[in-house]
Amino acid sequence: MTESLVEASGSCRAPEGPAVDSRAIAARLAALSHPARIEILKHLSASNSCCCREVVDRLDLAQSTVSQHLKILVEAGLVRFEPDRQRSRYAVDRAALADVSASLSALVNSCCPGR
Amino acid sequence: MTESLVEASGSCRAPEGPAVDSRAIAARLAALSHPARIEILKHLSASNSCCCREVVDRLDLAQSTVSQHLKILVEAGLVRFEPDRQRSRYAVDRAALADVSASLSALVNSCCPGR
DNA sequence: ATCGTTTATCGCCGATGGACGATGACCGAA
DNA sequence: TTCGGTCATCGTCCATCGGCGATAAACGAT
Repeated sequence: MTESLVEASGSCRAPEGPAVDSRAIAARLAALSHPARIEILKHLSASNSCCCREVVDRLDLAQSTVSQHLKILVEAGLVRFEPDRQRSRYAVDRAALADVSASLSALVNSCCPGR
Repeated sequence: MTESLVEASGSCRAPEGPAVDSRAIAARLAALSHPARIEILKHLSASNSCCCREVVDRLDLAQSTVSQHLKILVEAGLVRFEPDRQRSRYAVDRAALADVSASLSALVNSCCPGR
């Protein structure tokens, strides 16, 4: 859980071998496979504030729960974290998000080789 | 778990409202968020046989475990099932898979509105 | 009818996930 | 300093996941 995402990014292998790296993809999709975290991503991307409290207000989950979800998103590399005074600023890492989407697209395409 | 996927498919809402339907996306991504299931998808798409046994041979997991994963993929709508004699034919539903990918892309795009 | 193969399902169990409240740290304001 | 607000972490609880072996059903072949 500590070194999950630092490997597969630009590995353009031939369709042989480990190809898409199932574990890396699965790990990042797991971070996205919870409704609350999807909601959090949407709120983060729609707002500029992005502190934990604001997300708590909109989501009616306990503060500790939201903090936990944010931590998961940060550890997955999808959200960046920056301490700001007593706040915590969270911001969507759009590049990382795009990368996950691209990875999934690559997987789907590898499942539809000829056509 | 029985009625998870029959709702969100072509809902092209405006960027207001429930937009992307977090629950539906999360549910389908959850089906993809396991290395074994990614592997299974790749094997299914690369082969024509697609019976449970064949997957078991390549994956060194118990037959019951593979059957369970296949069930999850079928229930998520990503794999189609067709009983054939005493076999079970499994095939990737490429359209559904593409749809998931598109949904994720839509989510990512909704996180990058202006640029 | 009997055997072998394939498959789905059923417990069972350990591990993980997700939720919460409580707590303590940190910081700004009064 | 003291108070109020924000946040991360800890511990607990319960549900679900993921793995397995065992079993039974279905079917082809002998």
